[in-house]
Amino acid sequence: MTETVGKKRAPVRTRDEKYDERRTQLAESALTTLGELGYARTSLREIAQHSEFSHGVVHYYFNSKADLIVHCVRYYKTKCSRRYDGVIATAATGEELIEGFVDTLVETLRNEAPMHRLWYDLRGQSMFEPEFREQVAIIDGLLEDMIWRIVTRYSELTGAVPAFSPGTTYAMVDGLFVKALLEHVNGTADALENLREQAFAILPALFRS
Amino acid sequence: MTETVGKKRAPVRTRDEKYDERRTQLAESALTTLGELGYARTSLREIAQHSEFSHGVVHYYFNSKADLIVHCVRYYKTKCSRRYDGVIATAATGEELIEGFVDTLVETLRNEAPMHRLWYDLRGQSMFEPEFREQVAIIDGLLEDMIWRIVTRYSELTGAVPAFSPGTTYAMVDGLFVKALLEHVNGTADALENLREQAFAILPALFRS
DNA sequence: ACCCAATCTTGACGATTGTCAAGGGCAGTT
DNA sequence: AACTGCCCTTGACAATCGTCAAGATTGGGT
Repeated sequence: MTETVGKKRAPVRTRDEKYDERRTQLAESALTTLGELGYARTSLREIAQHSEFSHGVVHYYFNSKADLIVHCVRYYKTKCSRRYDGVIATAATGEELIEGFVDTLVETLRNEAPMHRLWYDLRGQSMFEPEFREQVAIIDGLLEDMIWRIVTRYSELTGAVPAFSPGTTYAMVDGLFVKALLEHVNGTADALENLREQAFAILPALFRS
Repeated sequence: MTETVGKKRAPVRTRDEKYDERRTQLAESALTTLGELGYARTSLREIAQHSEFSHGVVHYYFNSKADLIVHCVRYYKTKCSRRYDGVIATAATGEELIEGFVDTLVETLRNEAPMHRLWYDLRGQSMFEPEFREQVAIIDGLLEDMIWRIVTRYSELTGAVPAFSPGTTYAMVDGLFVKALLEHVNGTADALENLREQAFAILPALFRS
């Protein structure tokens, strides 16, 4: 099916590619709706209504509602966790690395709070619904790896030695982020500054001098 | 059962007391059901079925489903956070305090995981449903205070000075607990030992020598 | 023993949901 | 031009839910 190449030279999008494009197109649309209402309170009809398709299409591209949210969150978090790679590659000093990391962290909290609360919603539901657990573990691993790349890069730049395991380090930073997210969603004005301050306060403590 | 002592004297339970008793009786029953299925997937009928009453009673004692879960979680978490008071009062040394704290933390994870995931469920939903936020903030304050009582007590016993603010400290410990809860619910065998190790590793870092 | 208010049961309503199947329209191929 | 497979729409089904109201039941005060 893929070798239509003979006639049309290069069909810009093959069948599967078009299928995947629609999938992520739907996922991106669903992401905003899910991020606004949460998993339980968002219906597939609501998702379709905020897209340019009808509600049957969702089932054509995703096996179930559970499939949809998992795909959405994993899609976003993969993209999100890569956002720090630039900082890691560019930073020439430890301070610069930390600055860039905290900046990105604060900015994603400011601009994409709905996506993050959706992730924590999914992770929370995975504690009740076994169906979610495998994918949640994968996403969690994504984030843990991202944090650890920051930590090891900082170690390379400054010679400081990580004081805790990757899992412990991630858990602490994540706890901080959750707290900031709760405050920010709550309308607390200085949630962003707080996160910045707290991050700067914590990060040095993650290493042995 | 009440054996109305004498004539009036002291009616062992007044109207309101009896009302409150039934309320917490229902709350305790609902707590196990909610802890098993989560907020979204638990119906009031399911809750009533696991109690000795019919589903109408739930609405007689609670204004809404939201009222019910909030009352349940707050009831449990208040009780749970007081569980550390004994350790704080008894501990004669810093090591003893930490030992007792971590022991209690690990035990509650082992024995009451459903209650804890219900709390995180409620906290997560509060990011989508403003109705929950006020009560969630109160419960969060309860826990932050509890952690801070441990920290200040440790400071008194050892002379070590807390390195972070109450909020930051609570956020880090909570992050650790969430991670352990996820692992434990997931069936990871060494989730409990991990929490113990990680807690012992972290706690000293919360103070300046 | 009687009465009244508190307590509890039962049944129903309106609304919503995930899921699926049947069918229409369109593109590319023969 | 006819056909075929893909994409999408529409409509429906079966189940479930929170909420409420009307009525039965109970128990304590008189």
